[in-house]
Amino acid sequence: MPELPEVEVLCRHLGPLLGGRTIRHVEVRRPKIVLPDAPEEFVAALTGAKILSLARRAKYLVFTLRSARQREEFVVLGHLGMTGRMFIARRGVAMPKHTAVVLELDRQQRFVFEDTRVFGRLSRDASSLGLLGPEPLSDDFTAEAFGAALRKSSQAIKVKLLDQSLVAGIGNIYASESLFRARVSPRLAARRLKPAQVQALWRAIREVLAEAIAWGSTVPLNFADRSTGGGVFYFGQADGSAGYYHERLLVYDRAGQPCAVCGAPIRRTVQAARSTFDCPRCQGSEDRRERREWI
DNA sequence: AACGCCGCCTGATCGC
DNA sequence: TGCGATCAGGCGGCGT
Repeated sequence: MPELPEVEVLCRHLGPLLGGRTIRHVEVRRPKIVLPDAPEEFVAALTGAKILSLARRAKYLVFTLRSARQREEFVVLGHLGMTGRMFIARRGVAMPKHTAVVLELDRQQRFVFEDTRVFGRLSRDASSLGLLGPEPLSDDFTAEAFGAALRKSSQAIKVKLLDQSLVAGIGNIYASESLFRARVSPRLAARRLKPAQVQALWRAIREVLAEAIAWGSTVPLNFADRSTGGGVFYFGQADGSAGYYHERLLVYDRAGQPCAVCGAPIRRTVQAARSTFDCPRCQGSEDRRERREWI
């Protein structure tokens, strides 16, 4: 599941390859991906357009384009959803089964967006950006504002971290990882975090995300060629080779395995219909209510 | 207004 | 062996 770090790494890879390129031809194989545009509208808008730049906001990729005829700038928002992949491939190379959108470029290359579960988007509708909270790695994300927002919420902190209006870009994986690093129980009500816990969590979020980006930037891209069938480039979701990506996560998807800090078995619970992973010993002690249940 | 819950999707896995 | 049920989960939309 691509979250902020994976999208950031993807953006850094794709940006230099897409900047300045002209879109010669557009193929929409999955109309849902380009909603609310009808496929023909999307095709008409992008054909002949030049890609000016690529940026990331939260888990979104922001393509800034300049149209062929009107010479006006517009943006296309990309989201990988659960299973989306984006890469540059040579023309003639076989396309993945679930290819959703293809942008034919110059130099015999194409940009491919494939998405099995079709939760992703490549759309001219950029309204989603308006609802987003601060970028966690920017100066806009302050511990003070973070704490103030948490005090207003009775939701469990793990669930609250998934709220993109609080802080943008954290998904299910990094929510659990950040809470583990901060030694805060995922079930603690947001408003019950002590100031020291807010501070620890704020720091942990930034560290965990920054380290994931740094790590992702070092991943060799050679195995990408296999996943793109000999394509020129690889995308961002480093899940392609099993285990490779999961190795550095300390609690996510590690139910039953020993905690890296204390050795107690990591547990999996369900919050808001999503898996949560935590160490009952490292993260349980601050949650009085939970402790009482335990004893 | 904050919060809970559903629907969207398909492939992998599970139980019978 | 085969087949249906269940699970995974980001996010928009809707109801309370």
